[in-house]
Amino acid sequence: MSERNAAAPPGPPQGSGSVAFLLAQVGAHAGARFAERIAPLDLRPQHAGALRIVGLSAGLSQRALAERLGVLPSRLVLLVDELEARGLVERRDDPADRRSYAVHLTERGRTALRALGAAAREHQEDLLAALAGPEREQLGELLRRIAGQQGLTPGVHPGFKALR
Amino acid sequence: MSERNAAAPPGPPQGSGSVAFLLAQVGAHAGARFAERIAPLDLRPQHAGALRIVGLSAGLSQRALAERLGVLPSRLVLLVDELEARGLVERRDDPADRRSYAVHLTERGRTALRALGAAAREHQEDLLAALAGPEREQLGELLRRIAGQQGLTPGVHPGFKALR
DNA sequence: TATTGTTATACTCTATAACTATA
DNA sequence: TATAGTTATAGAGTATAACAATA
Repeated sequence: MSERNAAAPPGPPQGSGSVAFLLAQVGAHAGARFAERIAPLDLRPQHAGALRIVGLSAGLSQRALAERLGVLPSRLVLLVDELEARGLVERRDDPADRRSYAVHLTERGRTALRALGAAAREHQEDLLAALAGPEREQLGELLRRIAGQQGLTPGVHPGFKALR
Repeated sequence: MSERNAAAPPGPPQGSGSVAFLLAQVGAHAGARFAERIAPLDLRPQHAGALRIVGLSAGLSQRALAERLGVLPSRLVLLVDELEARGLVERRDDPADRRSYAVHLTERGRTALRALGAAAREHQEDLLAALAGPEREQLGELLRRIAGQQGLTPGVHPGFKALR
């Protein structure tokens, strides 16, 4: 089946055959498979992102966390609620400002973070099974160039806000 | 800032630095930017996908369309409703089976499809601005290999079902 | 009895904005 | 007056299942 519109002018392939479409397609697949992979841990990708930031920068306020993750403060409250309910993070009082909390990992949170790291490695191994080692590095290099030029923040998944 | 979990065993980078994460991140960005790009046409990516299939295979039933697009029949009804309200497709009676409709492009639908093709080309040009021509082909080749090995259907965006 | 298209319903996720307590 | 956190509400999108017409 041809992917090309009959009336299309010359140029790169369009529609389903275009590199841009492939990126969106494979990227969405990667995200969905990762979500499935960590579902047994009772976590979703947003939780994983929040846990990772808390692990890297212990004691951030919720507002700072929300900014780093690119989510609304009201959304972050729920995320932290869910992580706290699972015993993975704790809110500690900030003695310097009684309005704000400092979010820290618990011991179980550190364990969960290690499990997430293992899941991420397995996920990548499965996702890139078609590529040899040097090809994976090459792909990473091309993607990093795109991400940089497009102004994407390292480590921040943009979510799906504008798709609706 | 290190991306690596301190306790992680040797292997590929994880978390925000991994190729799998980059794929999900750049892919989501690509999808969001395409959605913005076609918003002035009063269309969303799902509409574009449906229009493309109808353009390639005129006269499909709604059920066949839903299967090709990987959406539920009840969802497809709304999509076709919206496309029909914009005058881009029409439901024609199927003389062979009075239960089903044959979905066809209108003249305005063909015009919209051409506009979508132009938008897709501009989108790709912007998205891949960091890469030279041969690098774009290389990226496409790597992505096609992944898509094929992962069993993705060409031209079908998997959506975001499993991310919730 | 099965199938096409449709509608009704409920559920999830997100966004907006209002509210409190502190600063 | 502004800010951190929270809560309430409403909106959009999706899925489930029930339904009417036809096969």
